[in-house]
Amino acid sequence: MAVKPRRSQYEKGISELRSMILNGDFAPQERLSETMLAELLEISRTPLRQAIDRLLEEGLLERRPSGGTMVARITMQDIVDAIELRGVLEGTAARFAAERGISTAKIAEGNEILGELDEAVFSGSSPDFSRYVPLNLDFHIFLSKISGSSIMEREVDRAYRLPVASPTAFLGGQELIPDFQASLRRAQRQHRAIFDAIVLREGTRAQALTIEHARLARENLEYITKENPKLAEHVPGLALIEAA
Amino acid sequence: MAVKPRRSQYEKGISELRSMILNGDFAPQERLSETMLAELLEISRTPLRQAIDRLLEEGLLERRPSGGTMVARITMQDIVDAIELRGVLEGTAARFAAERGISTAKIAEGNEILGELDEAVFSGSSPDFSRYVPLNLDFHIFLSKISGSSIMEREVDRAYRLPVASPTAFLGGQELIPDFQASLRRAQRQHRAIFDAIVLREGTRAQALTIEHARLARENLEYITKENPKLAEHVPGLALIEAA
DNA sequence: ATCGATATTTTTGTATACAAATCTGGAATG
DNA sequence: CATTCCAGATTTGTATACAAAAATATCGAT
Repeated sequence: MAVKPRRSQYEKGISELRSMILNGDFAPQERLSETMLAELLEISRTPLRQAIDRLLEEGLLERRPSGGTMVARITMQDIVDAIELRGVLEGTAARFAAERGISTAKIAEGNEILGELDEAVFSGSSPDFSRYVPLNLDFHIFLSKISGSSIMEREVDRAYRLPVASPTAFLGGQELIPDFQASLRRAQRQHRAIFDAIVLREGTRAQALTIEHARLARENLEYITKENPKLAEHVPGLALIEAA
Repeated sequence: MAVKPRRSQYEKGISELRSMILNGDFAPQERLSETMLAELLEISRTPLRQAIDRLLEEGLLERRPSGGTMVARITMQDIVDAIELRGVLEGTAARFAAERGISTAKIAEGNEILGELDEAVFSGSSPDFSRYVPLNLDFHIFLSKISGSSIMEREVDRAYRLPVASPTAFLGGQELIPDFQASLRRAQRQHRAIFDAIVLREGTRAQALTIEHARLARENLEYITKENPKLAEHVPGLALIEAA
């Protein structure tokens, strides 16, 4: 914590404020004054305000009707919608990739990632989480990159930053692992099916599979809330949803 | 222009800078220094920087590799993609509305808008553009509102701000009118079909129709570039696309 | 003349001061 | 007792000053 920060005050503001919000450090309707936050984060108001603007964009903060900001009220429905939106955007990227076709080099690159994912998931007696998580993210980013559209690439990236919508949102704490092993195997089979559809230029199938793939996250969300609520604390941001 | 501005310097910065960019006031690779822009817009650097951040988000500005910003390089493909993205997002909103169902009050509201649109398009010997344009926007905003998802509402709204992706992008100058009369009639029939599908809870149909509806904008884009390039100056932002 | 190193200028990032807007508490009034 | 209005205190929006970083120009050596 006391490490000399190389990064800018603005970046520091974003990441620290974001994690404080996700951590539940602020009361639900609490008005967050700039002076208070600036003092708390030990930065001046100028970069702090930039950070606030950014987190407003991400949907983690909300403007209060009276002026000022507060932590956004996020409902369970919002999270479900954000996951679906992520799926729709990734699905569109996959469809674009299929319709427009991808180079043999990209096909090789995809197979490379999928091969490593196979090893992480299927080679041992149980999946190797520490290998899986970054590779999974690689695959998802790869999907947006092969869409051939810089617009889609940007928007998919944006969707990942919506609360609890990132592909890795439910893969955080080691404590989640045992419950999600089966889910991981299904996910990897879906990865292969998606890529297969893209290579075969089957756009609609690629899109549908990708949307369905995102719904695994929704299943995980429902499992946590209904079967094992105490896991919620290991999913950043899940703690601050409002009671429906 | 010399009207006493009630709005904030920040908003002034955004709208003036945006229109200057769309107007082509800056050379393609030109480095835009903050001091220069601040002087030009007669605001201080603080709100100017906010405006720059915002336009970076919108994709109208780009960070230069060496630091500083410049007008974004937008290709024809980017515009096509932005239109398609807008369609996908609106389509998802329409699907949500259909799947989740809408209230009878909302059905009445939708029929109200559609009725007025009918009058604007079909009642006279030729469509009444000045009535059509705001009503058309009303209908599109209405679509995102009945999705029942605040996330979708926000993201659709965002997509409208992408360069040349707004539903009114090609309805600007009166000069465009004669060429687009037929297109307007098709558009209005599509509006009815979309709403019909939503009321009947036919999600997939509503989505497909809405995506197809957005492609009218793409047809208009192609018509302008291929058949009548001098109309391009009446579509804000179209002038700054790069030669492919 | 070309290259490289250094000095100078510009530009951006951050802090802070100030003004305008907004909120809060309480006194005066119905 | 509730309500309105005002003074004081926050709070936000904007300008500006300053420092760090980057870009550009200058100059000397080869």
